[in-house]
Amino acid sequence: MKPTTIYDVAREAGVSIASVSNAINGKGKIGKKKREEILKVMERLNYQPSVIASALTGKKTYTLGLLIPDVANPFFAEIARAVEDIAHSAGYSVITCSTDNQDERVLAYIRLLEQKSVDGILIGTGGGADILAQLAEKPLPTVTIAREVQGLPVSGVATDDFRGATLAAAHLLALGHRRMAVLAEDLKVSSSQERVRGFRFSLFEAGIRLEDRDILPCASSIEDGKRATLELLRREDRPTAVFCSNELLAVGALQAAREAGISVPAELSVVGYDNTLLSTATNPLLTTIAQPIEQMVKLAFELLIGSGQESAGLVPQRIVMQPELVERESTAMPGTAELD
Amino acid sequence: MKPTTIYDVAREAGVSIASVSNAINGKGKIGKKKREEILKVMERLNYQPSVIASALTGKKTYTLGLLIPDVANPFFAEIARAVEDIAHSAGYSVITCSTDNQDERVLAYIRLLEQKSVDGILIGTGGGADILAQLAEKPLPTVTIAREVQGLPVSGVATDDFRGATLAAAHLLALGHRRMAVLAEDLKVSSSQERVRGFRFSLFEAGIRLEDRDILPCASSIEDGKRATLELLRREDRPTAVFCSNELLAVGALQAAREAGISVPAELSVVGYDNTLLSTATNPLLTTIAQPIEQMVKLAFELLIGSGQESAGLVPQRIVMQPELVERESTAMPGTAELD
DNA sequence: CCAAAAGGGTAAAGCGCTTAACCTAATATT
DNA sequence: AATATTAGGTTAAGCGCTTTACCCTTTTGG
Repeated sequence: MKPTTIYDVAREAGVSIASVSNAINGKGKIGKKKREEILKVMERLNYQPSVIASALTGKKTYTLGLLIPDVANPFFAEIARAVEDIAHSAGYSVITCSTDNQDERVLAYIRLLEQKSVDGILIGTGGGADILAQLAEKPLPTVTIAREVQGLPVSGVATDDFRGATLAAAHLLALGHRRMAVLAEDLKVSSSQERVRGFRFSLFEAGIRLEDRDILPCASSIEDGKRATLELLRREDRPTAVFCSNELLAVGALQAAREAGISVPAELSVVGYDNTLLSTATNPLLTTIAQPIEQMVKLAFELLIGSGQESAGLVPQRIVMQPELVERESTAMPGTAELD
Repeated sequence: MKPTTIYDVAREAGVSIASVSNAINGKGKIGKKKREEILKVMERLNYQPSVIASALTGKKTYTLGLLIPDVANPFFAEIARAVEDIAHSAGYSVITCSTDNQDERVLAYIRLLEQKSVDGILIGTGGGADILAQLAEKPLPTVTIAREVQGLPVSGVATDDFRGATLAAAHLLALGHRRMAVLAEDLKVSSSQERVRGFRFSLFEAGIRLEDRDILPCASSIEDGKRATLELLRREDRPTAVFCSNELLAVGALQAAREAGISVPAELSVVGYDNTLLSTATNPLLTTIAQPIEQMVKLAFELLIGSGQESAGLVPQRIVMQPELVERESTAMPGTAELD
């Protein structure tokens, strides 16, 4: 009841296993005619080559690791989907690893991926900077996606988070906002830092000073965004706008406003980040900063798979893409009367 | 620059590779003392056993396949996360496969998983019933999750979808609704069928007949839910409530109502299904039917992993869990004046 | 017409690990 | 004291595949 092996095929076709192997891979010495025959036998026997065995022989496993904070977070779910699609179309499969940005988890997963001899790792997770840095030593191709890792000199693709924040700030500034705050997810993650920096910078250029108390560190959840916003709204000089470093937080902000009886965007503008399906589920629809996920993933994949080949040891490449402002309904001039 | 192998460890420790292997796996003949020594050497050499090689020897690959329609769909993203967590805690990793409910994709992925010799497959996808049915023949442990597959006599865990729909119907009925419609995602999927059946049944028992035209087949997307709802709202005798077989559709319904200037829940009640984070992002918050994802996944995993052992060939087990109604804000008595 | 190069195919050596069979020395049994 | 166990280790045979080195026909060119 064992699955068919290359031996079965060879026997049935009356050739050596070497020929079968050659026929499968289309290389080595093999006549066109014989090849057809073998292929036919394979078909008949419903033969499936074992990736395991072929990997052991020093070839690739055609498996990739994807490290992200959490697949249940819509942004990363979208990334996971994009990665899966492009990987699959190239014959790879991907092992998704949700790290929750926790060092131990990152470490455990990296070990695992090593043991499984994946052909490469896509890093979209935060946390474990020092741990991740070790990856540089390993012979494991690595590419970062949507973030950078301090001290990890590998290729990667990201969007310009500083610029994204700048876009958000400009939009809010143009609407006339002066008192603003930012909800910042996990500040250990570079992308989050950049977002804060960019926002602060833009405000600074406009002559507005963003105080430390206006930057609220949050966990990455709706609940936490709500909590932080509620706190913000309780202030005497409450801000007229909040910039959230991701959409979960933005949804939380919306909820908080609603609970506090403060209307968005009339009394409070909120802009999110990532443009996931969440931004399209809220009411009002979220104004947000979009990242070109598909393209990022595509490029990252190419860097990763390509990096095994000629470019091994080449200078790491960092591609940075441009974010875009998607204007929807959650932003307006401060103090605007509600339209409907 | 090759990674350390079992030979390196054996040489360094002055023992045979068999002993190293025994030391690692804690079985076979090996003295306590020698074992410690070997472990120490492994540590020092930073040795990581190759899962590939050990799998080839007939052991397990410690990899699972997860077939779902789409990881980017919040419900399945949550399932994927739960699966990942429990699998990881048991030493397994999982290859997520988004099939979009398309037969070719299902087929391709199954082939792939076979070639990779996964230890088991978790099926949460729709589509490819006939293709999936073949799985029964294979020596590949399979368990369905959150759905059944016609003609696939394998174990599985699901929630009682019929009952879930019944809960929704009872709620709506109790509120006084008479004219209702349902937005049904892909009717090829058993869970969707059951949901429709259950809803229809409850209405029937209450003396209300659900016409075919009141059951709108939809693709699984916000857009499509919106489209269908818009159509519904254009009718003369438009329904006062919609039951959506998933949350994406429910969000679409909400959007449609808003666009049509119909207020929810005052003029239209909508109930969703799945209780994902979407239901908590909308405004009004979605009344919905919740499935116990964590538990389902846990049980499914146990069935899958356990099924390799003693129970091989045993009668397939089907566990069914109970759904719950989560009452939020999107439902109310028909014709109710808005409260705020 | 013969040597040389091609073309087509095969045997066999691994890849890194597990395990059954086997061996040896120490301990238990009568 | 002689034999039977047992504990602790080792050897070697694979697992299913790739690939190198080698061999045997055909062509081909001079």
